[in-house]
Amino acid sequence: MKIELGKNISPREIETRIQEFWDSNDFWANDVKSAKKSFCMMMPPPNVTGNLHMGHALDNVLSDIVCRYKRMCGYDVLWQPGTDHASIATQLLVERDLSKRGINPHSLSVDEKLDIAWKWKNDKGGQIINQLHILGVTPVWKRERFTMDDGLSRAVTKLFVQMYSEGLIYRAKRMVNWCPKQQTSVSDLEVETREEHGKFYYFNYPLVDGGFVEIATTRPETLFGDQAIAVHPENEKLKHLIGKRAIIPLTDIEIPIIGDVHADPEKGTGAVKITPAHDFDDYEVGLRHNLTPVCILTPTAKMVSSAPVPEKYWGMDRYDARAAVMADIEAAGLLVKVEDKIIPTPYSERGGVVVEPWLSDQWFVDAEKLAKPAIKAVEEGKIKFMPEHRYNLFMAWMREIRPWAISRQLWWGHHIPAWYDADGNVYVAETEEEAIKQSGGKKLNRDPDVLDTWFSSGLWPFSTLGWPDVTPELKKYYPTDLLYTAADIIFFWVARMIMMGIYVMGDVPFKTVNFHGLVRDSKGQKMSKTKGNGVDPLTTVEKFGTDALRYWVATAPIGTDLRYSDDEVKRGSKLLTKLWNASRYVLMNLEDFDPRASQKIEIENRFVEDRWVLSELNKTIVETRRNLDKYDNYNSRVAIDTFFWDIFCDQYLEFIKDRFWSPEKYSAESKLAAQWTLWEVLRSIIGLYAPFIPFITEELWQKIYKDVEGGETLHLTAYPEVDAARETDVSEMQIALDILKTVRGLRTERKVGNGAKLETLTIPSDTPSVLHGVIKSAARANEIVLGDSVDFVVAENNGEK
RNA sequence: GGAUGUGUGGCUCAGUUGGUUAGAGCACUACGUUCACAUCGUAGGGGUCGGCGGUUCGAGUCCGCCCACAUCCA
Repeated sequence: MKIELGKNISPREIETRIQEFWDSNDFWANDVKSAKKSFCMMMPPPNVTGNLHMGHALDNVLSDIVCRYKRMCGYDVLWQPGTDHASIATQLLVERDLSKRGINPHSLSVDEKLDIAWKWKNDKGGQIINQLHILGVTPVWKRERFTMDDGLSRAVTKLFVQMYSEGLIYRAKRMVNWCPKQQTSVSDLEVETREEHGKFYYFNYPLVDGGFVEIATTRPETLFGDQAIAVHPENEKLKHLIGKRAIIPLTDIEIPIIGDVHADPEKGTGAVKITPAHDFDDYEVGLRHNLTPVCILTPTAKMVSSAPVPEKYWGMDRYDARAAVMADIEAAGLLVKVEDKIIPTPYSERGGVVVEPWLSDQWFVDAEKLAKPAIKAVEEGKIKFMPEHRYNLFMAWMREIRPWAISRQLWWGHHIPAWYDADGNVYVAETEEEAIKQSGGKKLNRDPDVLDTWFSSGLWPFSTLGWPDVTPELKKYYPTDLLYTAADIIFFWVARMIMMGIYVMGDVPFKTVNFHGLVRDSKGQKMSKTKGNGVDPLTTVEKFGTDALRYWVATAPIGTDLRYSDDEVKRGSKLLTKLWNASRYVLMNLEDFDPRASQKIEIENRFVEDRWVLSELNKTIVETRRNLDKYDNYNSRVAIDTFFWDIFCDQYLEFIKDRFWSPEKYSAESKLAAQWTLWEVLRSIIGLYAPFIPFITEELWQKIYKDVEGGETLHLTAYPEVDAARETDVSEMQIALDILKTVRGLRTERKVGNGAKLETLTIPSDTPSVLHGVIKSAARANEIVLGDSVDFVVAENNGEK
């Protein structure tokens, strides 16, 4: 066969061409009717507004390696793609965009804003999907879903109603975290506590009976909402005050002094002000003592313009009010001291401002009830965590799980299927008609809130497969087999999927979850927009090609962070070049070879070096498959590299050169034996590498093997398998390897270039004669002489053949 | 403060159930370019495997304590 490969490769030229070929065919489609064993993965749905980043590259390339491998192993693979509406994140972007264009988002109706957001989604939502294509990944694109499309929205509504009817969702007035910027509640997980330098204020509350009680607080501006002063009932110094009354400074409001264990005698003065509407702990104290929560802040965290706040402070921002109140307390002679203090301060992750504890009517999921069976399932080992230590993290959180606040005062998301009548009675139903029916025909208003975005993404593993309909897909592919995702969404998403999956489907959503690490910059810093040290995967692809990027991703050991640098990706480029050149060389040696016509040389009749490389290939296949089967991309890739580079290129190709350059010294079959071996081994190398560097391997396969094997794509051929015929006794090869190592050492010692021909090479006389050819070839010797030890004489006419 | 993880040559990391001279890539040194590949090849230097103690015939690997760093939760 005469096939010529160019001397240089242009990865992007190959990749774009191959990508078009793949895109115009339906190679990766699942077949629900197939009798093949199934393998299913869910793509973590990227946000519709986002751009591809290295985290996506990690999720998707790691997933793709497994999917391609499984497909080549004969599985019916379904990799389910799609995007997430990302409620608050998207709303923020849309509103910011409106503001930039000079439109005040608050001046628009909800419907107008929804129109704009849907348009935004349709424009930008496809962008990230297009970018994913560039990674050469193979989800079943035609099954792409969106968390707010009709089917998935129906799943959300149906499940909400079901959970409500079973008491797993309820509405209650509770303290929640309130983001004053977005004016919505956020869940505990969306709050990030930062340690900040702040002040601890000590000041006096006058007692009705005369005298003072000194308290300490970090939030003096909430004093107008105080309902009591608390001291510990066993506080020897202060317990005599219990039952007396104090006056809130700057007002004439009287409040009681109560005994409560919340007042730690060791902290501050031992006496604390109790403001049930503005502090989680105080709210609990208030419940114990029948105090009324009095809210003195507006939803935007300004002082309310009504009693009990004195008129002077009306409308002030919370921090301005703090300064004003403290100034006035000092003027009133009540200030004792101000200390510097490190204060853990809760920030809204999305809004970037300090959240307020906020008493409001919200919808909650009774997470504790959902967590119990989830904990049990995980304890029973129904889900394997990779790396294993994530199990502990998961369990610790699940065992202390708190109610999940799911309502958001936003407009972009799934609207809560609840309606209210004029008296405030609630009706939860899948449709308004149903709700009206429930109410007995009353006029109803819909709850304006939407659901936490994770509520819908928690259903992803079964809603995308058709739930609530009982589809063949759901039956065949659920539970899914594997999920690759980032560790930072273990609670947000992974835990919710597990709870929802078990509740809805009665089974775990995936059998294995593999948490990859973060991509860091070359110095080990987290990539972030604010630092500006992020690397755009598309830029890397432009520079080095997708295969090189993928090869780098496959260097990620399980669960550890991965540092990015161009130099690391260059390793991939080198591998591609090496693979290309090795293939080119093999083809040069196959010019007079035709696998369909040439005489077959059975393995037992081949040379020892042929049988040796085949036996090494077998070992490599075992090692590669063993590691891929446990989703260890790193070690499988290393196994292939070692075989390809160190054994095939560095040794085997040298071993057989003589058989091609000096055929007159060998039997007629010797060259043919080497050709068959080259033909078979190169094919295996291409196959082994296929899931990792799919483009170049496809290109090579199409050029070299397609016509002989038939079929359309390498990626639907069988993954290389161990062949028992390759297991022959090749133990004597070690002797040749040792002698050649000695020769190379002598070359260096005597400053003889390793390309220089040797006139004679002396080797130990007990060297098996079957090895003489290999040694002569790899050592580039003209003649072998038997002697006591290894020695050589350099050829005189070197360099002028 | 609690939990988890990490600490192996200059750098980034492998090292499966404890078992011979601890590996790889990058970087470095020397040599090498007429016969696949200089985005290369060959040879080489470089590590008391964070510290201390323990178990064992034998510890990078198991146990205890300590130190440093990271992440998560308070």
